[in-house]
Amino acid sequence: MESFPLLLNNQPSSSYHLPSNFVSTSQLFSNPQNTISNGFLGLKEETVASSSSNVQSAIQMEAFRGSSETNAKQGKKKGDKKAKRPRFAFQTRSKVDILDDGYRWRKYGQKAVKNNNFPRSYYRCTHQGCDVKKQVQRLSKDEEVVVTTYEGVHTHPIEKSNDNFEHILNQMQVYSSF
DNA sequence: CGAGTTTGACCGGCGC
DNA sequence: GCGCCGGTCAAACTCG
Repeated sequence: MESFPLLLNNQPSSSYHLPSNFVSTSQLFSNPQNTISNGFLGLKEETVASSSSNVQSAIQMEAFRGSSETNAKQGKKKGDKKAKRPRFAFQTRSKVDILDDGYRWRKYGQKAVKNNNFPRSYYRCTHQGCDVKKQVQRLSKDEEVVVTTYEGVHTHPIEKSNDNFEHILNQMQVYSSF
Protein backbone atom coordinates (compact mmCIF):
# COMPACT_ATOMS: atom_id res chain seq x y z
CA MET A 1 0.00 0.00 0.00
CA GLU A 2 1.38 3.21 0.92
CA SER A 3 4.84 2.72 2.05
CA PHE A 4 5.97 6.18 1.80
CA PRO A 5 9.53 6.66 2.58
CA LEU A 6 8.82 9.54 4.73
CA LEU A 7 10.86 10.65 7.46
CA LEU A 8 8.38 11.17 10.06
CA ASN A 9 10.08 8.79 12.29
CA ASN A 10 13.57 8.38 13.19
CA GLN A 11 13.84 4.80 12.48
CA PRO A 12 15.27 4.34 9.12
CA SER A 13 14.75 0.72 8.86
CA SER A 14 11.16 0.10 9.19
CA SER A 15 8.50 0.82 6.75
CA TYR A 16 7.12 4.24 6.81
CA HIS A 17 3.49 3.82 6.53
CA LEU A 18 1.62 6.84 5.84
CA PRO A 19 -1.93 6.82 6.87
CA SER A 20 -3.73 7.06 3.68
CA ASN A 21 -6.27 9.26 5.19
CA PHE A 22 -3.65 11.64 6.24
CA VAL A 23 -5.53 14.25 4.56
CA SER A 24 -5.93 17.73 5.55
CA THR A 25 -6.99 19.87 2.81
CA SER A 26 -5.31 23.05 3.48
CA GLN A 27 -3.54 25.43 1.34
CA LEU A 28 -0.21 24.59 0.08
CA PHE A 29 3.02 25.78 1.39
CA SER A 30 1.82 29.24 1.47
CA ASN A 31 3.97 30.43 4.20
CA PRO A 32 7.25 31.61 2.99
CA GLN A 33 8.12 32.73 6.40
CA ASN A 34 8.31 29.28 7.51
CA THR A 35 11.94 29.27 7.24
CA ILE A 36 12.90 27.24 10.03
CA SER A 37 16.43 26.56 10.62
CA ASN A 38 16.21 22.97 10.94
CA GLY A 39 16.18 20.53 8.22
CA PHE A 40 12.57 20.17 7.82
CA LEU A 41 9.93 22.64 7.89
CA GLY A 42 7.15 20.92 9.52
CA LEU A 43 4.12 19.04 8.60
CA LYS A 44 1.69 21.12 6.89
CA GLU A 45 -1.42 20.94 8.76
CA GLU A 46 -2.50 23.51 11.07
CA THR A 47 0.79 23.62 12.63
CA VAL A 48 1.98 26.25 10.43
CA ALA A 49 1.05 28.73 12.97
CA SER A 50 3.87 27.69 15.09
CA SER A 51 6.30 28.73 12.55
CA SER A 52 7.63 31.44 14.64
CA SER A 53 10.16 29.83 16.71
CA ASN A 54 8.75 26.67 17.73
CA VAL A 55 9.26 24.73 14.81
CA GLN A 56 10.80 21.70 15.27
CA SER A 57 11.22 18.90 13.25
CA ALA A 58 9.10 17.60 10.83
CA ILE A 59 8.38 18.01 7.39
CA GLN A 60 6.25 20.59 6.16
CA MET A 61 4.08 18.15 4.63
CA GLU A 62 0.77 18.63 3.39
CA ALA A 63 -1.48 16.05 2.24
CA PHE A 64 -4.54 16.77 0.45
CA ARG A 65 -6.76 14.70 -1.59
CA GLY A 66 -6.90 16.97 -4.37
CA SER A 67 -8.52 15.11 -6.94
CA SER A 68 -11.23 13.15 -5.61
CA GLU A 69 -13.79 14.88 -7.51
CA THR A 70 -13.14 17.60 -9.83
CA ASN A 71 -9.54 18.05 -9.99
CA ALA A 72 -7.60 15.48 -11.71
CA LYS A 73 -7.01 15.82 -15.23
CA GLN A 74 -5.80 12.38 -15.29
CA GLY A 75 -6.21 11.59 -18.84
CA LYS A 76 -6.71 7.97 -18.46
CA LYS A 77 -8.86 5.87 -20.56
CA LYS A 78 -12.41 6.62 -20.93
CA GLY A 79 -14.62 5.38 -18.28
CA ASP A 80 -11.84 4.99 -15.90
CA LYS A 81 -11.79 8.29 -14.35
CA LYS A 82 -9.51 10.02 -12.12
CA ALA A 83 -8.66 7.87 -9.27
CA LYS A 84 -8.16 9.82 -6.18
CA ARG A 85 -4.60 10.79 -6.04
CA PRO A 86 -3.45 11.89 -2.71
CA ARG A 87 -0.82 14.51 -2.87
CA PHE A 88 1.75 15.14 -0.27
CA ALA A 89 3.87 18.18 -0.28
CA PHE A 90 6.66 18.92 2.04
CA GLN A 91 9.51 21.27 2.27
CA THR A 92 12.98 20.39 3.17
CA ARG A 93 16.03 22.45 3.58
CA SER A 94 18.68 21.14 1.36
CA LYS A 95 21.32 22.33 -0.96
CA VAL A 96 20.47 19.74 -3.47
CA ASP A 97 17.11 19.23 -4.94
CA ILE A 98 17.53 15.62 -5.64
CA LEU A 99 16.20 13.99 -2.57
CA ASP A 100 16.69 10.36 -3.09
CA ASP A 101 13.83 8.65 -1.42
CA GLY A 102 14.59 5.15 -2.47
CA TYR A 103 12.49 5.05 -5.57
CA ARG A 104 13.65 5.54 -9.06
CA TRP A 105 12.38 8.53 -10.88
CA ARG A 106 12.56 9.59 -14.43
CA LYS A 107 12.37 13.25 -15.14
CA TYR A 108 9.81 14.09 -17.74
CA GLY A 109 9.67 17.80 -17.68
CA GLN A 110 10.83 21.04 -16.29
CA LYS A 111 9.09 24.34 -16.31
CA ALA A 112 9.85 27.78 -15.18
CA VAL A 113 7.61 28.88 -12.40
CA LYS A 114 6.14 32.29 -12.20
CA ASN A 115 7.40 34.42 -9.40
CA ASN A 116 10.20 32.04 -8.89
CA ASN A 117 13.65 32.13 -10.23
CA PHE A 118 14.00 28.43 -10.07
CA PRO A 119 12.40 25.92 -12.35
CA ARG A 120 10.15 23.13 -11.22
CA SER A 121 11.04 19.61 -12.19
CA TYR A 122 8.58 16.83 -12.87
CA TYR A 123 9.41 13.24 -12.13
CA ARG A 124 7.60 9.99 -12.58
CA CYS A 125 8.28 6.69 -10.91
CA THR A 126 9.88 4.33 -13.35
CA HIS A 127 8.45 1.21 -11.87
CA GLN A 128 6.19 -0.52 -14.25
CA GLY A 129 2.59 0.11 -13.57
CA CYS A 130 3.36 2.71 -10.99
CA ASP A 131 2.54 6.16 -12.09
CA VAL A 132 3.38 8.05 -9.01
CA LYS A 133 4.62 11.48 -9.78
CA LYS A 134 6.50 14.06 -7.90
CA GLN A 135 7.58 17.54 -8.55
CA VAL A 136 10.44 19.36 -7.04
CA GLN A 137 10.62 23.04 -6.70
CA ARG A 138 12.77 25.50 -4.91
CA LEU A 139 11.54 28.57 -3.14
CA SER A 140 12.64 31.73 -4.72
CA LYS A 141 12.86 33.42 -1.41
CA ASP A 142 14.96 30.77 0.17
CA GLU A 143 16.89 28.91 -2.30
CA GLU A 144 17.77 26.38 0.26
CA VAL A 145 14.26 25.27 0.72
CA VAL A 146 13.10 22.57 -1.58
CA VAL A 147 9.48 21.72 -1.93
CA THR A 148 8.70 18.21 -3.02
CA THR A 149 5.21 17.22 -3.95
CA TYR A 150 4.29 13.58 -4.32
CA GLU A 151 1.23 12.63 -6.19
CA GLY A 152 -0.15 9.17 -5.87
CA VAL A 153 0.98 6.22 -3.89
CA HIS A 154 3.56 3.65 -4.75
CA THR A 155 2.24 0.19 -5.16
CA HIS A 156 5.54 -1.53 -5.00
CA PRO A 157 8.37 -1.76 -2.55
CA ILE A 158 11.25 0.61 -2.46
CA GLU A 159 13.94 -0.33 -4.83
CA LYS A 160 16.86 0.67 -2.80
CA SER A 161 17.90 -0.41 0.58
CA ASN A 162 16.86 1.40 3.62
CA ASP A 163 20.38 1.91 4.56
CA ASN A 164 20.59 4.14 1.75
CA PHE A 165 17.59 5.87 2.94
CA GLU A 166 19.31 6.62 6.12
CA HIS A 167 21.82 8.21 4.00
CA ILE A 168 19.26 10.36 2.53
CA LEU A 169 18.29 11.72 5.80
CA ASN A 170 21.76 12.82 6.38
CA GLN A 171 21.86 14.24 3.02
CA MET A 172 18.98 16.39 3.87
CA GLN A 173 20.35 17.27 7.19
CA VAL A 174 17.02 16.79 8.51
CA TYR A 175 15.54 16.41 11.71
CA SER A 176 16.39 17.15 14.49
CA SER A 177 15.81 17.37 17.70
CA PHE A 178 14.18 14.58 19.08
C1' DC B 1 23.06 0.04 -26.03
C1' DG B 2 19.75 1.02 -22.50
C1' DA B 3 18.18 4.13 -19.08
C1' DG B 4 17.64 8.62 -17.83
C1' DT B 5 17.80 13.84 -18.96
C1' DT B 6 17.01 18.00 -21.70
C1' DT B 7 14.11 21.03 -23.88
C1' DG B 8 10.83 22.96 -27.05
C1' DA B 9 6.32 21.84 -28.57
C1' DC B 10 1.86 20.64 -27.47
C1' DC B 11 -2.47 20.51 -24.86
C1' DG B 12 -6.21 21.45 -21.67
C1' DG B 13 -8.07 24.43 -18.08
C1' DC B 14 -9.16 28.85 -16.66
C1' DG B 15 -9.78 33.86 -16.42
C1' DC B 16 -10.74 37.84 -19.00
C1' DG C 1 -12.70 33.24 -28.31
C1' DC C 2 -8.12 34.28 -26.90
C1' DG C 3 -4.10 34.15 -24.39
C1' DC C 4 -1.73 32.70 -20.33
C1' DC C 5 -0.10 29.07 -17.59
C1' DG C 6 0.83 24.60 -15.58
C1' DG C 7 1.57 20.06 -16.89
C1' DT C 8 2.99 16.45 -20.26
C1' DC C 9 5.03 14.49 -24.49
C1' DA C 10 8.66 13.03 -27.21
C1' DA C 11 12.77 13.40 -30.00
C1' DA C 12 17.35 14.25 -29.41
C1' DC C 13 20.90 13.89 -26.48
C1' DT C 14 24.05 12.27 -22.57
C1' DC C 15 26.04 9.04 -19.62
C1' DG C 16 27.50 4.61 -17.64
